[in-house]
Amino acid sequence: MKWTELSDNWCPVARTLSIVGDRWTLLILRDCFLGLSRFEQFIESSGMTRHILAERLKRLVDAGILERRQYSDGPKRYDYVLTEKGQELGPALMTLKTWGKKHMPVRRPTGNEAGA
Amino acid sequence: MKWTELSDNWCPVARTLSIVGDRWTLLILRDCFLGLSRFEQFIESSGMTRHILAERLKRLVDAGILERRQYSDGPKRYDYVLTEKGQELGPALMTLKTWGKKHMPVRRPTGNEAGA
DNA sequence: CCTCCTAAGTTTCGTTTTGGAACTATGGCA
DNA sequence: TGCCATAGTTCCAAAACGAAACTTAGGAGG
Repeated sequence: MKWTELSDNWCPVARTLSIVGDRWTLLILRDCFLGLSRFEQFIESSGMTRHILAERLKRLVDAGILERRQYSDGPKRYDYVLTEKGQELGPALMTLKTWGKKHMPVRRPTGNEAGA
Repeated sequence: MKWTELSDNWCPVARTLSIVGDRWTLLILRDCFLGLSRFEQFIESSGMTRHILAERLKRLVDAGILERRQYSDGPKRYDYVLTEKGQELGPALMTLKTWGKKHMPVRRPTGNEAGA
């Protein structure tokens, strides 16, 4: 069975994961909750490649989780902000954060403390 | 940056995702919370391939989230149960379920209602 | 005018992961 | 002696990923 077929699964967890359950999407959303909104910011903060970021952003916009917003009219530039629907994923990120703090101690720091 | 390097990220969300943030792992855990524990059960319930399931189970055991337990001594057979650490991912699954019920309606059923 | 700069992507190409299906191992049971 | 169940492993083609270069659209400075 292919991953994408999960979007119509009987289980709501599976349906949710069909959108946010890949390797980078939740990290983009974390960045949004930290106040980031621009392409280059996501790149720097998360460490993912432009290639993948572009594809994920498209998917999140299609899913109604992010909104693509023009923020400059000189050279047309766009950024991404959470919709209401996206905001409601906040609790999920909080549970992952709580679990991580308790069960995944840092072994060697990545020197990105100021990454937000 | 490679996915696996996230295990030492400064952000606890990223560290958590370095274990459970791939395409099938959280679905295995959902099944565990539903009471499933055997290889063939996971296969049937989730629809993933044996190949991937075997690899994910190994990773979850290494991470201390599942425990591999011998349940038969005739032909030696093993199943998998949540550890304390694994149990504590329950709240995360609940938030994903809640979000999915609200924001991801089923369009065409997969006929797996009895899957649990 | 010419060149360099920023910022959001897109393209290309080699590597890794995934999906599907067949195969293996171990012992029970008829 | 076959046949069955169950937990994996192996093989290979297809898809996704990662790194890095390239594109597009205007701004700023000389």
